[in-house]
Amino acid sequence: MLGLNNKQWEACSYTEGPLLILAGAGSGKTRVLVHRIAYLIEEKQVDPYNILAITFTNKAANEMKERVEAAIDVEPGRIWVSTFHSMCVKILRRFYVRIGGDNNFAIYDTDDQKAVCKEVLKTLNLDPKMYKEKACIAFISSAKESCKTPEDLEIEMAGDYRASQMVRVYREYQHRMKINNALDFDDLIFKTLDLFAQDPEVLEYYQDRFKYIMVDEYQDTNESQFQLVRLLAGKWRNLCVVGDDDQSIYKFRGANIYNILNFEDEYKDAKVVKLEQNYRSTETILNAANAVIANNTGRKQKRLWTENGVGEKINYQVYETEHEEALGAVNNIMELCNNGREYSDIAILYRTNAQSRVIEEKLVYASIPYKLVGGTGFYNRKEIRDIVAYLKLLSNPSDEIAFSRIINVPRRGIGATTVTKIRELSLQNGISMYNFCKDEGNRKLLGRSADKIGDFVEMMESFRPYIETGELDELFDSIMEKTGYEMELRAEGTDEARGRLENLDELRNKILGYMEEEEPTLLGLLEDISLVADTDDSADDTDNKVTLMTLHSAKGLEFPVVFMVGMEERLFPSGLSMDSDDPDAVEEERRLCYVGITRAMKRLFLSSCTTRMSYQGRAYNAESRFIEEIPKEYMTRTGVKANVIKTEPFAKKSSVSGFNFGVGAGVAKAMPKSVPAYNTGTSNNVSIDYNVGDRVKHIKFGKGTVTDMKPSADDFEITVNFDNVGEKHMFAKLAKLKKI
DNA sequence: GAACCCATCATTTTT
DNA sequence: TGATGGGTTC
Repeated sequence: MLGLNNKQWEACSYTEGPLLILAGAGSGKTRVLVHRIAYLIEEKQVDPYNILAITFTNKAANEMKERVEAAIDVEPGRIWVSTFHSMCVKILRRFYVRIGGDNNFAIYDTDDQKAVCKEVLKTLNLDPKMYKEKACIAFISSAKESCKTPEDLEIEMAGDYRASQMVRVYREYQHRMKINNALDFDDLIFKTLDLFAQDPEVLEYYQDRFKYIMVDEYQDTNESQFQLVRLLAGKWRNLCVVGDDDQSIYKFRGANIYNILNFEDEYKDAKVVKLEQNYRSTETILNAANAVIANNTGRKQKRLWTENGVGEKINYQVYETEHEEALGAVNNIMELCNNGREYSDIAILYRTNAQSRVIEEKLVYASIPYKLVGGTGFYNRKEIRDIVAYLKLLSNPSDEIAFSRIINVPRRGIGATTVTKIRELSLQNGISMYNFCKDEGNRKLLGRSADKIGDFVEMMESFRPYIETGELDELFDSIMEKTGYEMELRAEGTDEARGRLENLDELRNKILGYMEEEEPTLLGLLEDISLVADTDDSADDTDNKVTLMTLHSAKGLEFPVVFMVGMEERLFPSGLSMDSDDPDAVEEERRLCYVGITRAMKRLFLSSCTTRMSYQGRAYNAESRFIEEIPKEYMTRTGVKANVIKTEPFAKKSSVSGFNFGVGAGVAKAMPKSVPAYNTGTSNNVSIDYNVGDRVKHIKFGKGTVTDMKPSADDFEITVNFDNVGEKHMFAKLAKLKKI
């Protein structure tokens, strides 16, 4: 156990009873967890079988597994190190049947959920304009995260018409999921809770087993996960949770920061250990991060410190446009790399994915290699989803979503009419669509399509032998061939089709990778596909490339050099958070900023621009408040931020040509309600020192006389009669008129 | 069944 | 601005 500091050691060796480890950024949290497990096994003679470690990501789980196995001699797999979700899958695969479930359930991702919602909305005859799938999914998800059944909500939402409709959707959705024999991500947790509630024997079995439980990233747990942990630790109470309330950035996903803030209330005898020594960043970077996060209320007091030395100052630069900002970053990168930095040392972090485009553009132009983290995942591609749907249907004939997806892909002349007919008839008979089709007598009811359906069933059944033998690669090849999927893409011959074929080849590789496991099954493969989001782990760590990602994705990572771009109000913090009634919304953005800053080891570059193009139009945003919150002594600043805040909407195609400084309503809408109230301290508010009758000067129109001024929204609409160009109307904030 | 047009929509997303 | 999906048309 060498190389641990006092606090880390304390956290490792306090094994009995509840323990909260407040692990600041870069404080060696994983190291502590790994050592703790090793300590339990080697010093306390705990059977690895009695240890459970829960993480949020597969990446974290794998890393922990590897590091534990490297540290001590332990039978691989004897310790449960897994994500919440895969843990629940494991439990449900074994015991779901005890509460009337089918252990063979499929796991639905967001896209599948969407498809289910679509059908539900149709069934319930709800206006798709009023009820969007996305909103329904969000409603259902947040219900499950907070452990609410449709029945619970029915009472709660009784007075609210719209909410009641949503509850109907939720109920019907669950009904459909049951028919499809599918569980979504939230169900995995919720149904496990259900299982524990309904079958205390099963709960007791796991309670007995897990004498020592550790939960990583505890600040990200939601209500249902909290309950799950509470139940599992119910018997031995040797529960160690690790987290950092300052890095709680997933509220929108249901994470409840109070789980960590109130841990000591829930467990009165809890010991708290704070890890405040940071091994990652320079003192300058750390001080800046501390200063920013200090503006939040209701946090656990802690202050990170380091022995790493002062380091260089943070570089903050104001650019004119997002293009210049991207170019600026690229130039900085080139200079850094000319001076010995590797591309892979560098990350560019941004608030929204949309910001990546311009940066990519400039990187490409400068021939700087980069990798984009996030974005549309591998398993979201059409061709992958198609083939996976075949696999899913083979594994679970009840999966109507999979059935509907591939019944006519590639085209085999089975149209919408036939599918609808199958759906109706199967529903009447209370069997799944696929099983309905399997019966020759049933098929006769389908008229002309009967034979085609027959061929389809025959083909599907011909795949079965590969499943039984576990030859999943053969299964894949056979599907690609017999369905004609491969042929169709080859015949197409376009670049796009070639790309799709490459992706499918990649899928085949993933299948081969999965087959390395001791007992590969189709069910296991599908589990891997749905639970292990594509981490794009193919060849990255070794690649010498600049990393581009959102601030959210950056959590848990570190880079010698970090760029944080777009440090502007309404972008970061986001406009939505600024306009939110919830005062914590901006605090969450600040935590996100804290996360961003603390990713940097040696150098931190911040930047903003005076104006940037957004989907609303050209935005002129104030400098982010987070910049203000960094004490001047830690930062060098280049460039001056203009003192204008506004958004110019795109001109309407049909609008009359000529000048219009934003078309009334558009501007008013774009003018956030919070802007006037917000004070950056750098006088973003327009100062009007002229009045009707005064002579003023405009940067473009020259000199003129003010003829009218009337308040509008949070601004003034000024009418000026210019000497050269005549009368113009404009907004004071934009026009920047100077009294002469 | 495919090509095209228009309307619509637009933070963050570990599973 | 741009991607996406539904609806229309041939």
